[in-house]
Amino acid sequence: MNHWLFKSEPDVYGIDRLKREKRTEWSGVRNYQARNFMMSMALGDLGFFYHSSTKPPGVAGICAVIRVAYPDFTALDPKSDYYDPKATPEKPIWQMVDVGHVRTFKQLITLDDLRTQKALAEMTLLARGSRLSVQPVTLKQWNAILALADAQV
DNA sequence: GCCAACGTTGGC
DNA sequence: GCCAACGTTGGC
Repeated sequence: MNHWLFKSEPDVYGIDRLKREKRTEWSGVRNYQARNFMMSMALGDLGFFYHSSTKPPGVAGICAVIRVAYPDFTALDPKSDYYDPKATPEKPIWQMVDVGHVRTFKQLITLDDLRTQKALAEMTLLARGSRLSVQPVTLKQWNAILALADAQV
């Protein structure tokens, strides 16, 4: 099983809403690298749900892949914010997965918290200028962050 | 609101 | 195929 990190702005779609709705379509990814990571996801893969562009940013919980990659139809909808005129039903270009809510951490594990962890020094999220909205997480990184979550009171 | 870093676009 | 210009991301 592989592990991932999904970024979302909580003002747009936060983990509370995922918990309420149980599942969601991870549509709107318009970056090839992020798309390719989604295409390599398997059913049951787990991911951290990261809150970005908020104060403070950080990991809010865990979600699971409950449907593997399929065409992101928002790219075909001219009314959608994520419309891509280059996408066609034959060549949809963009893909999405569905994710389900697994767990919300008692407290947010903030970006500052993550930066203090030696085990996370190589994490993509912490790399300078990194803006990938969907990214892989190594098992070592996964376990280090889980340990932080489980140490919360 | 600023701006550094990055990915994409498009002229050549 | 290069690369400058542009738009976006996301922390601060």
